[in-house]
Amino acid sequence: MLDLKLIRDAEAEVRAALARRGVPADLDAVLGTDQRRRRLVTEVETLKRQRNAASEEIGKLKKSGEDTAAKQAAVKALGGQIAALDEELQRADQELQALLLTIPNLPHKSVSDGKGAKDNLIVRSYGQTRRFGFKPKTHLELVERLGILDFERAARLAGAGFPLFVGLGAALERALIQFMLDLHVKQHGYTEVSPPFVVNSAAMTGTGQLPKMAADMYYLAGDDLYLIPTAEVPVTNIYREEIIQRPLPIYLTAYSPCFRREAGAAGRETRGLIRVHQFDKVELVKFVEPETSYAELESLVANAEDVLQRLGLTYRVLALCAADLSFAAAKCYDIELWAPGQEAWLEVSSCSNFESFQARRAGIRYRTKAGKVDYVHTLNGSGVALARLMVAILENGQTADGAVELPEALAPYLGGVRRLQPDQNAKL
RNA sequence: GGAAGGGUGGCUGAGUGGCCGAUAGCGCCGGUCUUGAAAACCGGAGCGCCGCAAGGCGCCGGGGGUUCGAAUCCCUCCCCUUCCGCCA
Repeated sequence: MLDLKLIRDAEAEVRAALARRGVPADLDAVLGTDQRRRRLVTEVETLKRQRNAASEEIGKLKKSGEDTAAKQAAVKALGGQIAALDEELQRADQELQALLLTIPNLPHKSVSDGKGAKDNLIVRSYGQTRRFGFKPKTHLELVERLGILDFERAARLAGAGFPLFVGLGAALERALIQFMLDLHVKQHGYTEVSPPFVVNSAAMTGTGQLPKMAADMYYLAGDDLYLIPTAEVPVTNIYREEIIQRPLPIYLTAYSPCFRREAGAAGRETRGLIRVHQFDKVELVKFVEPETSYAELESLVANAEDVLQRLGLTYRVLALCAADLSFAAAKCYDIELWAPGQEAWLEVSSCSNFESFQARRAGIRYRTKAGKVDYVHTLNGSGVALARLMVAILENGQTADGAVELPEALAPYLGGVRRLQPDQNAKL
């Protein structure tokens, strides 16, 4: 949510910044409703002031035993007016709030212009795109021969898009999670949390998934709860409606499964692990002081990159252009892994600075050194997402005979297993 | 799911219809003292909104009601604790 005062005081700048996103935002409605609301506030508060003064007087008169019936009747009439105005004010408040919730964040000045994903800038690359002496297989072909993933039986359970890992496939999934959590906790200074995987609508609104993304989320109607699309939601909302007392910055990391309906995405990349309804992810979340948030974004990206470097994978980092930024982000870097079987770059991390956008929605504040209360800046990034990470590991590590050499860094987490062999995995 | 008790400022905890935004203690900030710190003493300090300002309005889990007036009374929802039931 944008600062309403900023919209009022710097309307032209706000309009210009929003225009860079290339989507319309109804500032006129915001400003009009705001004006109406403020007029009502002034009006109703004048009346309330009168009522308070009169009530106090009645109290005093009663104490000295005087008759106050006439005065009471007059104040009661005032009360009626106040109630009517209050109702109108409440409506204006709700309207204004609803409007503000639909306005996206402003792109940071360092974010480039552009019309879409094609205009994102490659800011750096790591590793070489490996050349094979044979035609590299896709992860679909590999998992089939390795027997580490059972799509057919998985569909029986929940339909397409819900993977069922088997044997070393499941172990590899678990090893990756633990490897990443350990790295972030022991090397990067994050505190591990394990949050609820369902949240209420207030939490979803706080981080910006609601109201816009409602159709993309799994909703539990019986309990009015949502399955989380990312651990960002529960972890960021840990401090919802708080003035944080601990010193900033606060770094949290969490593993969680992520649930996404991917409404409207059917038919696109629906085979295999590239786009699924449920995947595992280790998430990084930061709560920081505003002055430091852009430096914190750089180190957040570095933390995510460290995962990939230690796994010996080839990746590139993109700085998203203004038009490709997600709703809540002011700046965002995507990290993409090279998948030789797909011959494609796969997004495995999205690291964003939301500035005070989420904090304002969620009411997450801190006390400045001067003792003032202000909104924190929140950041988060995947560190990293697993289904696609596994695709890259499989496709990059494959050998001519259909085996897969696993990254050395995972060996301690896999009981020393260094290689997946065709037709040797546990069977269902 | 059932029963009982409870949700007050960063924390603990008073307050049961009229200067209560709220007593007190701890913690916090500033000062005195000290080489420095601690202790002691003095002082300060909640959050939001409207307003150029003076000032005002609102907030005691959320919402609604009664009343001239509600932290205090009533209704409702949510949450926490304990006991019972069920159960990984």
